[in-house]
Amino acid sequence: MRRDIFQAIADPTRRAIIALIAFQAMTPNAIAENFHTTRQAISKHLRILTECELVTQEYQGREIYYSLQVEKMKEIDTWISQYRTLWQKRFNQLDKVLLTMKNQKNEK
Amino acid sequence: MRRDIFQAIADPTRRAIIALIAFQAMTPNAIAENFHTTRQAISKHLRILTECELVTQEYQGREIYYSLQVEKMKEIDTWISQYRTLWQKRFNQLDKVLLTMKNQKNEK
DNA sequence: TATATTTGCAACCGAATGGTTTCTTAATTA
DNA sequence: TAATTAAGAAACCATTCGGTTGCAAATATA
Repeated sequence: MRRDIFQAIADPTRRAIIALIAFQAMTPNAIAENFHTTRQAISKHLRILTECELVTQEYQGREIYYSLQVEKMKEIDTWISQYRTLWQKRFNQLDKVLLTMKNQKNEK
Repeated sequence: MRRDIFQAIADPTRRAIIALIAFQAMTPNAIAENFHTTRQAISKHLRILTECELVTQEYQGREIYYSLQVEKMKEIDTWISQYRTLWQKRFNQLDKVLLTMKNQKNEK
């Protein structure tokens, strides 16, 4: 069962979990309280997130605290950054067009 | 059939298609040549990408040129940027730790 | 006009997905 | 010690997914 980070963030519930534990570690029960699903379903999501190393576990007695591995999110950022230059370039081209139009106006 | 941009980029083949048409528009046939699947499979992927407005079609005779809608990619960038500040903050904290260690060393 | 090419669509198939219920294990707590 | 609580694992189920084959429509070409 290969886990991909892009597949992990594809599910809206998992993205919500990520947002939830981004600032403080939480137990599966505490996380599940925020959703209209069973704790077991959340547990499954957490397993997927753990498998692709997006979250880490910290055992504390019988409780397990899950926290976001922010560093792992960089992988998505790296991927999207390929295209960032593209839309910035497009923006610059638009900018140039506007500038040209402005100059043409001034020349009249 | 609701289409989500995060679900769209979850599939590796679709990410490859995105990379392929990022710089020049291409027809389904031309795109399919780069993969070990049938043209119909690629067509399905293109449909999904079109439905979530990640790609646009341009009809030219009987051919259809698909091109990436780079602007749409910003949505992912916006999402990831929430967490960018988090890992930058973490980096700064590490920076601070290193600085403190350096200072302690100097004080000895 | 007849044939070839490009494409999308529908039907089908096996595998994966997200969810549930039930059960077990381990740690608390009364 | 007995009961409770937190959590994961397994079995199951309906739905979706990614792929295939086969077909129809539209355009281009002989």
